[in-house]
Amino acid sequence: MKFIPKDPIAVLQEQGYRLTPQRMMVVEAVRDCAGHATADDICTRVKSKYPYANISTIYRTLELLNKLGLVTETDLGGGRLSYHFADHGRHHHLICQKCGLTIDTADSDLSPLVEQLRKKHGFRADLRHLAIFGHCSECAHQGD
Amino acid sequence: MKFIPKDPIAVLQEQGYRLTPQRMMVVEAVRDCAGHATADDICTRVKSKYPYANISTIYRTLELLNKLGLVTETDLGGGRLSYHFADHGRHHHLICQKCGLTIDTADSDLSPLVEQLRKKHGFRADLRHLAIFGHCSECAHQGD
DNA sequence: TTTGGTGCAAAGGCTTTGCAATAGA
DNA sequence: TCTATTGCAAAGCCTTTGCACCAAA
Repeated sequence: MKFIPKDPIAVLQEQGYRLTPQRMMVVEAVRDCAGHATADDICTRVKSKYPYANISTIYRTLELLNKLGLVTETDLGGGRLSYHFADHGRHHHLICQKCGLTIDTADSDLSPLVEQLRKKHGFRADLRHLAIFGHCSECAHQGD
Repeated sequence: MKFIPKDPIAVLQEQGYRLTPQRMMVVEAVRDCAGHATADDICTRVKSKYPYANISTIYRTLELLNKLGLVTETDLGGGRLSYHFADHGRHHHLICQKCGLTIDTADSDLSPLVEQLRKKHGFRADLRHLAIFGHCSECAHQGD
């Protein structure tokens, strides 16, 4: 299934939200951080262009983008949230606990599991953004 | 495979840690909170017996029990950690987001997934204690 | 007696909120 | 103009840390 990415700027406008420079810079920053970025990562990036940018505006914008389905908010653990564009379709993350590498894995990798849980327990798993911790092949070979 | 639970009290003593009333109360509280409990849940429970109990002692004790492998620390998201006894062997939790029901599922349910991730990405998933959110069969049938 | 443990208070890291000033539409 | 949005500062949560006092062994 092909996923047609929506243009965040257009969506904001359509929905009657104001197009402020801050919002556009946040959108751009999320786009530039190809993988996952924390609010702080994004703030740093925005600040490099506009030093007055404020972390609370970043949070408010990310919350809005998330609400509009333009950005995905993921809890990668460690007490911090991480954000990325919702234009890749559904996928999950393998996170290396040693080097921090994040690998995206297709939703389909998990469907057998979802199916199994449904059959066995009648449980409808909602795996919209799952983070799986472990070690990447690099780090796994280096021992601990 | 049968898992023989270790007695936390005995382990503490063997390893040369002091057996304080606080530690014993934390062990008991974790045991009483059959499922997952946050540090605060445990603190509340301990305080009902010993009002001077302090949250930092709870954290320090949980950290110790975790280090000794007696308790499992899980990041269930939402910026808080949750703890439970490590005496059930490896298993995972299916958590109903509607009614809160927690279903334990065997480790073996996940091994195909682990195998798949290793083959495809060379990633060694560490699923010591995974929490999967969704809806139980009851709630799934009641619509949203 | 001798450390390891505890309670308290304060700090830290991330996120949210209140509010007056600002700037899109 | 009018009100959504911003920046700032402060507060909120959860967790960790420093330190003097206390108590288990």
